Amino acid sequence: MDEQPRLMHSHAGVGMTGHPGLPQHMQEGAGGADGDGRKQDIGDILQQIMTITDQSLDEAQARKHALNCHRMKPALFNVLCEIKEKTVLSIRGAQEEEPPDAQLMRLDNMLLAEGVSGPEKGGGSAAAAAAAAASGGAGADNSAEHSDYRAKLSQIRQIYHTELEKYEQACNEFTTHVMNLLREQSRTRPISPKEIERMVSIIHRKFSSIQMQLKQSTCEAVMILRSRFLDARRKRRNFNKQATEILNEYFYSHLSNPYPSEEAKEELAKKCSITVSQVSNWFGNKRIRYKKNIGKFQEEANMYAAKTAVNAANVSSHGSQANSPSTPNSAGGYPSPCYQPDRRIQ
DNA sequence: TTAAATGATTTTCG
DNA sequence: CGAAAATCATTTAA
Repeated sequence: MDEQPRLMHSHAGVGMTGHPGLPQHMQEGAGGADGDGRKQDIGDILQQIMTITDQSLDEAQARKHALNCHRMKPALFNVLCEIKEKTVLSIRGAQEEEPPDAQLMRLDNMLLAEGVSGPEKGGGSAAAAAAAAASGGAGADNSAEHSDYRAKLSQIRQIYHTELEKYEQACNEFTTHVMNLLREQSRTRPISPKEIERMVSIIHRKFSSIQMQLKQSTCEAVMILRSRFLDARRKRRNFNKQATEILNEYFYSHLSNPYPSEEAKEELAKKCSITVSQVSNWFGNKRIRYKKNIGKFQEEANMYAAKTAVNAANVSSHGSQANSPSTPNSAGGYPSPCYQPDRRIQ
């Protein structure tokens, strides 16, 4: 047991001054005391240890092999393994449990919803689909923005995927490397498969925490993109003249009950090249604003009433009677269908 | 530059 | 949930 300090010493000596210093050291330390033979032994052993560093890898390998072939090896190794098994079992309890990690799930869900991690291309997010629908007919105006948005999004997606793949690959490489190493070592060192498994899971955890950072920053990027582009919905554009005409026509011709059914909304949306929810918005705004100041809308009401009347006349009589339809607009003295302000809108 | 108009969003209510 | 009401943010007309 008393070799220990000397071993340390010699190691330190080796580290600093190299082999040449060793013999003197030995002699000095083992100077003038009891069993000379024993000291000699120790000296030999140390000598051997020191020379190992000079040996080639082949020699080391051979030595290892020799060790492996030692007749006591299997028995000792089994004992070691047994002991190890017992101690490892006691350690085991603390670890293991793997929480699904709410944060990671949140990030995953968001990436999926944003169409970053989901299936390639296709419709992308629901928002994008809705936007596409909105700009489907006459949407040359905002489709530029959307293509820009989508380009940026796919850029993010591409970066995300390549990075993810890189991580995946690195993780696999590292894992196999470690596993090979452990397997190799398990011949000279008791390593249970469970231990390897644990090591692998540790590695995976590490890598997935790195992946989480990637996901986090991707989410942030998408959020920024959203706030810059999608939130520009708020940067609205007025509906075109034709669309407002159609909407107003419907509104004033159903003034007693200006609540278009779902089907009616869909039809209006199609006619106006806007979405159903935009139709709903429009009617919501119109109803409240009409109710709030009926006087202000009187003229408009008259105008549209006249218009629909004329249209009806046109359709029914097929233009055979009078040629007046060409002047519907001034709307001054047309038989205004006296709007009872408080019909249905409370 | 300002006020009105207007589409969208948020909050409240049945 | 859908509509009313309040509010926001932008566009347009003055």
